[in-house]
Amino acid sequence: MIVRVLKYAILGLLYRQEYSGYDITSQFKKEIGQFWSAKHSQIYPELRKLVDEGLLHFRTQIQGEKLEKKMYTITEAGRKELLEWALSPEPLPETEKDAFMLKMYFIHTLSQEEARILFENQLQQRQEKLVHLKQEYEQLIPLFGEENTSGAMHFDHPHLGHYLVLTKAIAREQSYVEWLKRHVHLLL
Amino acid sequence: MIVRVLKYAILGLLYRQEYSGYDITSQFKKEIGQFWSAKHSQIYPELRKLVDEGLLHFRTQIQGEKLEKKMYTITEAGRKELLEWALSPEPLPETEKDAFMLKMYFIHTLSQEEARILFENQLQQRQEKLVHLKQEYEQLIPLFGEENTSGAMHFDHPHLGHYLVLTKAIAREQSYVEWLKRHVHLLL
DNA sequence: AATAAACATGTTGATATTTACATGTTTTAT
DNA sequence: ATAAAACATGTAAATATCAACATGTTTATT
Repeated sequence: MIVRVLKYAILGLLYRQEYSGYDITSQFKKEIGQFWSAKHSQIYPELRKLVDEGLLHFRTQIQGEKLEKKMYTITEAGRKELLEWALSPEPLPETEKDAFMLKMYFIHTLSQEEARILFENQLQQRQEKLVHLKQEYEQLIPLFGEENTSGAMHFDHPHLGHYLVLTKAIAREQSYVEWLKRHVHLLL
Repeated sequence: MIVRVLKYAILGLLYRQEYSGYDITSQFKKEIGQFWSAKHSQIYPELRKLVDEGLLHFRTQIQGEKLEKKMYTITEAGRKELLEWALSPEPLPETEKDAFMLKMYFIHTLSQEEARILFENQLQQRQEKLVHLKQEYEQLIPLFGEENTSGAMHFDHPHLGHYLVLTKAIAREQSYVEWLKRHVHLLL
């Protein structure tokens, strides 16, 4: 059950529009970067591989005077493989790596004060991230459509994917913050 | 900021007791496996490396008639490096990879029914996992000490690390299940 | 006009991780 | 007694990922 996820991440991004390698790199710095990302040094070789496999093709476009950029498009074969992957039930990962929780497992190596400082630092970082995510959400409400109006979120909404990853990222950080707050008393 | 997390995971496991490579592999299949793990093919070379670096040493023990196993112990240098890592504030990862959420970002590639099936499958798997984690927790209450008794959880409790990772794993799955339940109506 | 930031595409080397290959012993259940 | 499961340790090959190297263009700011 070997799954080249980056392959499908790229195919998925190209499902609706043409992108350059640079554009794909940029996309991974936006909302989907909460759940998948890759550096450009991994993306460019993968794009070449996908072209070789007949899942993508590209046209070279001139930006300005002479800057050549390659605009990639998904092929029919690419759409077919993307759909096959998207449809397949996603098994739960056995491990969701989290180095902070690894430190918590080894909390007995620290003094109570050292542990408290580490813990409160994580709480602050997670709270700040949560604030940013909520601000992003607030800014996107006009795009998503407010509740109880004709613009409310629904299956065919063009930004459903965006809405789902943003609400999920908020839920993840909210849960993290609540867990941290519920257990900080153990270190006081 | 290169951090060999497996190195510290192994040092941390050996902080309180001697383990063989096989034992370490087994530990990663238990509670800490929710947040960090590695295969034996990665562990054995890492153990050799840590011995070479003077952070571990081992003695060969005979199991039964002739089965040789290597029991590893952390050295003073190992403890020093472990503590240094454990103390250092843990930055948030930019990306917490989740292939299911990547599929959700590309939900527009599926029909509503296909999306619903995928979504409900994930909900079921997450619910089952949550039940298992809660059962584990219930079984461990005697070990943790029930609330409002002299055995309640506190900083010096010998199983605080275990308690923290288990409650965190439960919080993570609970949050996942709640998010799934809150959004399944979009696919009905 | 100069400069910084953003745009744009690659490669190389080092690590990290997984799957498969490879072998043998000990314990438990039938 | 036998077979299966668990114990035990390694290596090899492939893939995934990241940091650093390498180069050049275009756009926005000052």
